[in-house]
Amino acid sequence: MYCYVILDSKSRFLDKSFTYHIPDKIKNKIKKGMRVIVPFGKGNKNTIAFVYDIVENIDDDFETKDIVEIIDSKALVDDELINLAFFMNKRYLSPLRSCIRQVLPAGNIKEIKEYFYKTENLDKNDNLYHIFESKKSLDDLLNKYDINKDILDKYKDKGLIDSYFDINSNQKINYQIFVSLKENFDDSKISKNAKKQKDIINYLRENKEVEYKKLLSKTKSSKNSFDALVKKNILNIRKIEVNKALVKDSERYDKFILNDEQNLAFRKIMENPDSSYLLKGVTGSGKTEVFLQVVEENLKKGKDSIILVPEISLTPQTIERFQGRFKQKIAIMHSRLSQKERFQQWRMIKNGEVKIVVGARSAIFAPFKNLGLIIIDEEHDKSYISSQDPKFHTDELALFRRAYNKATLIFASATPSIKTMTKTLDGEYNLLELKNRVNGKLPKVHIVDMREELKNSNYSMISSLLYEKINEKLKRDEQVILFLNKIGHNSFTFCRHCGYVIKCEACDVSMTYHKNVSKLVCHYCGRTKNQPTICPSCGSKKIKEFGAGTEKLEEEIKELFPKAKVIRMDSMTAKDKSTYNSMYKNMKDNKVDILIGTQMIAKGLDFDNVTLVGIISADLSLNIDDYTAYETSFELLTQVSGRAGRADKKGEVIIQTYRPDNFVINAASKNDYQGFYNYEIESRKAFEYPPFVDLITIKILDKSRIKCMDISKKIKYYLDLEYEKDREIKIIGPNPCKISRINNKYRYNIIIKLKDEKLEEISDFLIRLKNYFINKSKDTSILVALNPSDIN
DNA sequence: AGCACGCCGACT
DNA sequence: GTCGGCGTGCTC
Repeated sequence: MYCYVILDSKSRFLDKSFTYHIPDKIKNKIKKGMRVIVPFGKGNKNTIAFVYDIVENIDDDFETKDIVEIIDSKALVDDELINLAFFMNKRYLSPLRSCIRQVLPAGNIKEIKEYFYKTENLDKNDNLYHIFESKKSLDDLLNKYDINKDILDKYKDKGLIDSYFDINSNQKINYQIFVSLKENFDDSKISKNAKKQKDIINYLRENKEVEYKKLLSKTKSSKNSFDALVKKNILNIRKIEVNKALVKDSERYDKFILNDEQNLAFRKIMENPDSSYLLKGVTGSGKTEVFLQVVEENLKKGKDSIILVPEISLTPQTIERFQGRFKQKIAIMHSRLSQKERFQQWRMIKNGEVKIVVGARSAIFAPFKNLGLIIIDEEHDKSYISSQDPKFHTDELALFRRAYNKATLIFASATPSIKTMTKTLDGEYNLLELKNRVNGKLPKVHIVDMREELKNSNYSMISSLLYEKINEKLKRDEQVILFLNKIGHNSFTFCRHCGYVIKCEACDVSMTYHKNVSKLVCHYCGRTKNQPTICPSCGSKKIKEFGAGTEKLEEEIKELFPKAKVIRMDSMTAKDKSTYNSMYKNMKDNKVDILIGTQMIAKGLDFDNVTLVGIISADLSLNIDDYTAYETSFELLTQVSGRAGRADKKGEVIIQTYRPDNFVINAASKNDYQGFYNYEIESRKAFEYPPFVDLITIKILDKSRIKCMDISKKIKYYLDLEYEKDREIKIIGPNPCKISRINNKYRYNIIIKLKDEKLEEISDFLIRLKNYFINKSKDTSILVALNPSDIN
């Protein structure tokens, strides 16, 4: 017998399957999903590996080594999730290890320990009773108590003891490593040839303390030279912990009686739970109550539920409702939990201690054994497409798990994505509609032509109508939300004399002025610069900011409405969860009159007292050069508008635009989803974009532009060789990415358009091609994605 | 990533 | 010669 394993190693060169022989004595103990120790490399170093498959025979011609031993006595993950990992590997062309990692419990796989404890079957007179009275880790049992694995297995088989997984409570979280020189170091031992080591020392002399990765890249040196210096006792190393998070209790949330529409949707789902649904409901139509009742039914059947929300920012209020309703423990899964916390949530789910998980896209991997329901709320949201490896689409994984478990799958949105709507019209999902708001009123929408404002000499960001309306609402003590899709003070700084634009030194983008830190900031790499007073190119003093962001808007508003309490919510001000939560609470408690925000506030925030929403510039997202620009804009405008008038007060929306005739803006203002869909689907068809074709993007990144271009051309050459004659496959590029350089790495892309039945054929070829180039050129990154949310 | 191999310049 | 640095290639 042989098994296929993935090594626990970070190197991308080892990101592939290895085959080991299973010695007879562990043959009947080893299972898929367990960790094992294997001899690896020339020194046969003992390495942790994950078994993803077991086979009787292999026909490969390489020699196989024997597995040393099994680490776990039961599988960390079951077949469903292992299969899901391979599904991702194949479909999204993502590195195999990243796919396996995704379905494994979070955190360092080495830190996961198996703990043994007694069951009620263990007799008090058993001579091992005292040992298992309290839980013991496998390590301790083997080393301190001198109990061998055979005894453990025997006891376990008889049901006298059981085990579970945990990680060390003193487990270390993420570290950033800072390096400096020791005070009285002795550099006499450094040979004259060690140029790199001297570079490092000199760099540290100038910069005192430097972050490890930065140090290596700045001095262009390798880990080799660094390690040599550590050995010679020259460097000080300081580690700093990053990130933290928490979970809390919530108030009772009582059950509502469903209205007719809600009830119809609910009944249809319950009639046929083994299928998929699209619940299309206008904002404020009470989708959440339908979810809650479906989950309740699912709980009655003893089944588990996964509820997905687009952003971490939405989890607190969703959790509040589910916890408030069901009065039971609910697991949370999202990216801002620490490794330890994530592991604890994973363990609760795995051990069956919870039946409900609420979370962002990664919660789709919740290791439930009896999954009965998956809900994807705000289904259209881009965050359901992962932009890191594995670059999965949550809807596709949900379909996979739904089919495997014969579960119910519900997509929900006021503005379904083109993809989901098309599948619904094709009959793949059943359509359920909630056409009316619970309180019966949709907001009234006004479109303001900003060109007219300019003609009337109003140069501010606020039109006269918006100004009037804000005043009116403030007088009535109602709340206002202003939406602007751009953070910072200004979009860029440029010279009125020569046209010079301040750009980031490491990226091909202009820098944004942030007044609170009075610096220019690059939103791609985080570098900052002082705002110059004279133009670095021509020396003119006419260098100034241009365009406006949320920070500038906040200033204008404070000037226009000095008495109003204003807060600004964007990725700069609401960086961590606690500030976000306090802003949310202040808004809810009516301590804020005007909320200014970006994308962040478009998603499902419900404030009963908000009666006016102002969209400062509806055009911004329309101009993005991406085939999804119209779809995203329509969603955004509709969602933001939906923030107005959620309770019994009537809401109003003001959309400011320079393009009042634009189709998307008009459709959004009339809440005309169908009109929008019909228009957009035609254009996707005409220009051959998803859902009519699949796009595979290949991004090539390298510090040298020449090398980047060279490798890109070679990849294109091989692709052409294979597919040039195939009329179902189009290969575009290589072209420089729209942002042609980020963090000093040049970026090229190749885009492949293909009919989806060709995907399988091309993906095998692409994986081989990618591996070939990765092994050939170590400093080049090659990133492949299927239908990414951002093709640039 | 970790390790061996082999090339190269600098020093005995 | 010979030693250490450093680039390259391989790992079931």
